[in-house]
Amino acid sequence: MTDTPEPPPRTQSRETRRAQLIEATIATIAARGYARTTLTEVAKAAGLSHGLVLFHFQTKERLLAETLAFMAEEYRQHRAAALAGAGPAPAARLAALIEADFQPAINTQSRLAAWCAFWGEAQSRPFYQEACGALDAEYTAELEAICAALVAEGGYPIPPAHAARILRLVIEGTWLDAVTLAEPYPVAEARQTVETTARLLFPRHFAG
Amino acid sequence: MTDTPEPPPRTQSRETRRAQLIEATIATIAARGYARTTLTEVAKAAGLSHGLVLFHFQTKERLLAETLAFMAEEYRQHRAAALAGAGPAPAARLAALIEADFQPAINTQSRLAAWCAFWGEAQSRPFYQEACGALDAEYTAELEAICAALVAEGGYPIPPAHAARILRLVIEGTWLDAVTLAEPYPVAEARQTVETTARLLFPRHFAG
DNA sequence: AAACTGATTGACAAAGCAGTCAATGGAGGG
DNA sequence: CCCTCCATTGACTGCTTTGTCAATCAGTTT
Repeated sequence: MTDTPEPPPRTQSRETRRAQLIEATIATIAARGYARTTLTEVAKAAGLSHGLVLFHFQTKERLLAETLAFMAEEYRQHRAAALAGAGPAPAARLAALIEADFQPAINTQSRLAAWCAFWGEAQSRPFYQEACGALDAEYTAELEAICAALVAEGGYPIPPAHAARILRLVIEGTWLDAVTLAEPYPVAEARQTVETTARLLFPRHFAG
Repeated sequence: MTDTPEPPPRTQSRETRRAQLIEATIATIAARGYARTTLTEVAKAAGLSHGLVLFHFQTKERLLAETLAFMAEEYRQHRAAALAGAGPAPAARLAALIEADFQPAINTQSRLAAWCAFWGEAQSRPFYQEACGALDAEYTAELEAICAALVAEGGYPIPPAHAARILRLVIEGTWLDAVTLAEPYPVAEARQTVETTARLLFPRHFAG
């Protein structure tokens, strides 16, 4: 009884293929960089023809825009799920948000590399703002609200907006480090760095 | 006496032209992004022919590598000058290092955009490490040494390496913000954010 | 002024790219 | 069993890009 897992059907539904091609795009950007990402390379990564990529996405630009929008939405849902299970206490909410940033579903080498590649192209192309400017703003607002609650509870002498920005920059920075550093440090250490930052900002909530 | 400033000579020395072309490359990367930077575009930005770019740099890859190496070395010298005028006290040295990061010679829109573009391509091409991996490591070491001295002086309960990393990430992060944010905040606020971070890390040295 | 050296140009070749399209093939419905 | 629909392919086009090179031009030396 050779129960070879039967190969996937040759033709797939629209949504399945689009998802597959978006994953292939993320992998290609991570492996070759944004500048050398070509339709042929994406198609090869997915084991499909390059004509099919354009059949599903019309232009290369749209493929990249939809890839970015997918990652932004994925990140948003990941955060939302983490917050939903965290209860109302602001300290617990911040801890959940931090933990979410280092879970393997989000914190993959490919995904981090793709994020950094998109950041690198952000200034020169409006499509970064179109795809996830609103979601970035939503994230910042969430974080500021939590920080404002913590500052109010703990009487900390720091503007909540500054605290939120520092946290966000340290989180994003560890992502960038994971991609650019010659000798990157492990995820656990990145997480510790962010937790240390939280402890500095809100010492009475995050005791050592 | 029409003293029109005479136009620059049609032919220039090797070093002058190379410097001019590197500046044009930075401007082009900032304006169009890494992926859409072409030799023709760089040449147009410098008012020269694209053949000349290859005459001076042989290949496009070498042009980009030398541009990155130039920026890394420029940054290193800028830091060194700031430290040289700061005296031996670690708090003064850290303050000088932070101030240096926000001076107009370094903190230009073009240069920040070019840095971010190179970071975005860093993971997929070894030339980022070749061009400035060593200088990045040197910077980290400098910062850690200063943080270690401050921790020793102030008895702060934080690993110096963590403190240095947090500072570096916040600095780099404000650079990234200046490039990627839809509504960027002014340089002065970026600087305040970093100073707030220093105050959190070393409260007895950087009083509010 | 004539010759020389090295910077500069622009025409050119070769390769790779995005995007088009007619032909193919497989799955499901009648 | 045929027909229809739509996913899929691969050949093809036109354009852009990098890199080559012979000719030219501007300073400098003799």
